[in-house]
Amino acid sequence: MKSEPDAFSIDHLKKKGRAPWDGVRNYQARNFMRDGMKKGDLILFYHSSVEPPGVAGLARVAREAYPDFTSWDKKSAYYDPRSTPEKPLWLMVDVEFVEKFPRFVPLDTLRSTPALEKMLVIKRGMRLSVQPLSEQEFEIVCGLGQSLLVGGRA
DNA sequence: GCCAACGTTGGC
DNA sequence: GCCAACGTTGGC
Repeated sequence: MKSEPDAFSIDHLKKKGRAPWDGVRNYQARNFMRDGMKKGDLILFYHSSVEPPGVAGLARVAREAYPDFTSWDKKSAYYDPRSTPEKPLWLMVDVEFVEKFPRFVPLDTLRSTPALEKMLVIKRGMRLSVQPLSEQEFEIVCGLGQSLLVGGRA
């Protein structure tokens, strides 16, 4: 999952412990949250629009997809008049903090790692804020980040 | 249902 | 700040 750290970073999540992933306003990304994310699933937390962009750590699905209440909040930047509490258009999941990687994994590193050549995030023009990846890719990225979950260090 | 215009994303 | 890539909108 991608976030601009100015708005919401892995450190923000660490401080809060758990947070709703609100503001997703793209159908494909919404559908990935709805169909592809189960409680307990691990998530790569990606920092975008910063130098360097890359994977900052791990989160976990704490609550499966449910209506994004910011979509009918007129005061929200994410307000969408087509969405109502009765007929919600947009969804979100709750995520909880797992860890900040001991070593930040820059996009450049993802690109130069042969086993990650099929990973969506390195594809040209890939702007989806929620993307699926394989277990193998996930584990390789965790290794690069020196995740505490890898190699029995936890 | 097509597609041009427009808005947004996000790496650079 | 630029701009390529992509998604959405709306006229026809």
